[in-house]
Amino acid sequence: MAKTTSKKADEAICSERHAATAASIGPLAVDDAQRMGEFFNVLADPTRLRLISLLAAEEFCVCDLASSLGMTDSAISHQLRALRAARLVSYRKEGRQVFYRLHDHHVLDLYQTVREHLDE
Amino acid sequence: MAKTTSKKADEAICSERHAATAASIGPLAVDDAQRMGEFFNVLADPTRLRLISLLAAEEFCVCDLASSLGMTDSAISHQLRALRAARLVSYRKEGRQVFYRLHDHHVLDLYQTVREHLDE
DNA sequence: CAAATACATGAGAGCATGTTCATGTATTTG
DNA sequence: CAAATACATGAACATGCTCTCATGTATTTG
Repeated sequence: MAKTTSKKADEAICSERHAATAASIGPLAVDDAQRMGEFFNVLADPTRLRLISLLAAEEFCVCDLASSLGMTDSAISHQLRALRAARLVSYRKEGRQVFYRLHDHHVLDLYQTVREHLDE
Repeated sequence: MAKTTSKKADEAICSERHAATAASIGPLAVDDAQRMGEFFNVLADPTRLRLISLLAAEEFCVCDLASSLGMTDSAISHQLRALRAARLVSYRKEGRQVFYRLHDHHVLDLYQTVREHLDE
């Protein structure tokens, strides 16, 4: 470990010029980073991404989403809860079914950008 | 639990029409979903997002990144490893320092799209 | 009204992840 | 060459997450 001058965080010696610049611009605030991280985390799960890929085409009820993915209603319902909390999906009740759909275009934008990156 | 006709995954009864449609289009393959999920997961951490926010402006060495975020060299180095593995950053060696920079424009595209979403 | 259906949710098991600590490698300096 | 610097990495602990299981609620049906 770089046991240098300080305890708190290996205070830099290498190039304080850059450190100063960084300090003046400042990194993303911890709170904002936390919030943004939580959002990306919702997209960091295979099941939720597969749900999004289905909902990209049309709306579906929980039951069909579950059978399409070969998973239990319960597991899907839990994941839809996360997608709802992140405002990535909306829903509509019809009788005893609940139909889910993508909330806006942002999701697909992200989806597309990442596909590009992974296909390089 | 919805103990219905099947064991494997609560096979749908509600609307097999939709289920059939979903099956024909088909969700994102599990492998692809896994890979995409792993990528999003790299962006799901506050520290890595703060690193990206710093590198958005200019390149920095590990030491300065660490002191800017008030964290140890070690922690930052571990996180840079994850960013490297996801091909989100590139690096350049100069003497005993290693300068990191963003690899391409995709990262900032994602960053921007998510900010829009969170600011609504 | 009772049974069945469609979905939601709390608790817990099993697994993954970020940080710290200790150590290792490469480069520079005295 | 020896010491110091800048960074990388393995192990381990603490934390968080996804799924299963059990149960609860709302709506429809017989």
